[in-house]
Amino acid sequence: MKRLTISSIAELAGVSKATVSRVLNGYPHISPEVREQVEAVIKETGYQPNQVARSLASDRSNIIGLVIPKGTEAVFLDPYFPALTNGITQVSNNNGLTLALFIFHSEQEGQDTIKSIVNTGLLDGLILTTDRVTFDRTTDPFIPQLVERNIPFVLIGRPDNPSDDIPYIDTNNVLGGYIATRHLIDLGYERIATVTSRYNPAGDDRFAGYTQALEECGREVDMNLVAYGDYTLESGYREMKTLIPHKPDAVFVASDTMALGALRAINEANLVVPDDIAVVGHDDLPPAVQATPQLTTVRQSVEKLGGQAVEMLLEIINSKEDIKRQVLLPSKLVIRASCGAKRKKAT
Amino acid sequence: MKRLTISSIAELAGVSKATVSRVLNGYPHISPEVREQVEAVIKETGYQPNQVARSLASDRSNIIGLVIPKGTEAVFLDPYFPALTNGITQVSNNNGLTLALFIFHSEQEGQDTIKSIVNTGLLDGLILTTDRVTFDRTTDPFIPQLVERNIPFVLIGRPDNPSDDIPYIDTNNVLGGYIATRHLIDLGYERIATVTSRYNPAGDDRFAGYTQALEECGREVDMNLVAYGDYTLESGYREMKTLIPHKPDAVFVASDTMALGALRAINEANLVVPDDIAVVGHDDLPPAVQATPQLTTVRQSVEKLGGQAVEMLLEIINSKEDIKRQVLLPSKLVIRASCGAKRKKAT
DNA sequence: TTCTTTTTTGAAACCGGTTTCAATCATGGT
DNA sequence: ACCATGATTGAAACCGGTTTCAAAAAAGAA
Repeated sequence: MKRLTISSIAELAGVSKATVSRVLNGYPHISPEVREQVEAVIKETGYQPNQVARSLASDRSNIIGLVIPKGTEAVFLDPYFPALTNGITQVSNNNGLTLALFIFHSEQEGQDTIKSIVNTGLLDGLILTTDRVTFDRTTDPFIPQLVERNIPFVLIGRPDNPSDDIPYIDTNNVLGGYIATRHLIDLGYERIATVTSRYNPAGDDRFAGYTQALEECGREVDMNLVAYGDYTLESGYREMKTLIPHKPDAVFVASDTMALGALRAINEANLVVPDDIAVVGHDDLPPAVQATPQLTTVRQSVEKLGGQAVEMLLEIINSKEDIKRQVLLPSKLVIRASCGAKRKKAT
Repeated sequence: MKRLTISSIAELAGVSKATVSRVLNGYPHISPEVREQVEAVIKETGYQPNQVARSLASDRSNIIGLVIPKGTEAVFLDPYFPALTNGITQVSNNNGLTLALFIFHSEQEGQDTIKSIVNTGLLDGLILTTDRVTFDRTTDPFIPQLVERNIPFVLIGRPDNPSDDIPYIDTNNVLGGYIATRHLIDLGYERIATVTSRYNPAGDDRFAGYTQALEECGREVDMNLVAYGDYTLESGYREMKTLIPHKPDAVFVASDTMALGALRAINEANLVVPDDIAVVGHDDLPPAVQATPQLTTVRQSVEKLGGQAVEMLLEIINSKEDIKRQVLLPSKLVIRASCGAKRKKAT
């Protein structure tokens, strides 16, 4: 049984290829009888048009690429990327898009692959995730290339050097740091520390929110109470240990995974959460609930982030003009046990 | 600046399209001068052939699909899928393949998408991951369809009803259960329990290995010491709790994630690992090292599993005859603190 | 009724490659 | 010097769709 082509369908239906194509694409000016006839044949034979041929002719592949740099560790020590991917596939599927996944295991591999991706015209557009740990735009050659070649793309995560011509979507990390810290202030904590992350937009912004909350309340940032991790559990553990001697009574940790490490450090120092030190995390990914005590944390809907990125990308692909939007998604505080809010209320 | 095509290159090099195509594809009988000339033009212009056109003409897209069912939770509560994906992308990249990711969020979505994937001829082949929790081949319509339509595919994870015409690759789970249990026996434990998982090949096999080890040593399986979870941390916690009253002195937990739950249950019962109850896990994914005490566990290289799946698939795609191989990868025990081996040795 | 105007349809060009076929050219054998 | 053989190349067909263009048919206007 040879493969069905548009020609076979045309023959079976007694019309031309062109007409079948028109029916397939919902072209308006087709007589009802012909349309019915063609549709009947299609249904009967189970014909589905060849995507590749379609792409070639229409210059649209309906494939978008998801680029994840630094695949080795980061991708699965942190549930962030899986959650993101999940959101992206969901919306992609709904829009009839196929998602091509690019995880790079070395800088060089990334360069080469990206270059060919961009040139071979296989993809309609790209979603770029920024590295959570370090993202130095000056060393990142993709983006200028994409802009120059006019390839539709969307960044997930604010670039460290935002500008109008690069579209991105991110969680409002300043807000996140702010509401977390503000919550701790409102609960009456005095020495509020933070474990954040430096040299990357998310960490910087969360720290900015922390600073803002403190200053708004007339406090100063005590650099003894500020430590920098790299989003790993280990770094959370390590940095919390350096913080403890300075006697914080609360800490805002810029990721749940690091917060898990912090919890361990606090435990090992024979201190109790939240009685001795209150903890607020950021992300609200599954580990937040698995922790003991359960983490009060800032919820960012990572899946929604991914989904909206796809929608943005689609808009860019479909629009003739340059729409390059910058979007920040709000986050909100989820109160659980680790911040002591419930205990305080009880008192 | 209009896009470069093979015709422009041909013109610039003063040869025909056919010749350029031959140079591009490393066809042998080309005179050195012509080859050089064409290559020079290609390098100079930075020309890269259009993938889509290539696919259409050669009936090879160099795109393979990775299908992950049940995207919702499982995908990122367990580092298994991310690790697998990582291994798959690595080998794909090395072979110039693009990976298309399909995560299904509902049964229906899966049906529809698969159907069109298969029919539209976009993909050269498929890698199917089996659901870790339940995988009922009788309700799974993909595989028979794929076999019938002669689409190259490889299963990751033994199907629950293996047969010669379906190629798969899996960890040797029987072996894993065996060496874990055997290790506990050799350390002198008497009442060795297990938390495994039922109604799925991996769980069943690991349990079979457990059984085999015990029986080989003239012991019987005590069903009071057998519990069934679903690979979540919560289920490990819950099932371990039901096991503790039966006074096990050791337990083989069929996944690290469940083992983490088990550790928590043991802790809460004021028992100490490994002094009161020794624990051996399975998988050796990152959480095994993050646990306290660190988990003795069976190492299966999930990344290698993914990588080899790609290689198998490539072989199938490239070979004319039907090679449908079934591969089991060996696993080995990684001894850390939770089994008490070191303590025992010290004694 | 006749002359636009709009629908409806098919033929053919096109998207950018690969591959078949045949022609030309160089080489080796006798 | 002559013929068989193999190397090298280009023209043209082809992959399976979409889209342009023009013609035929139907509808509306005068």
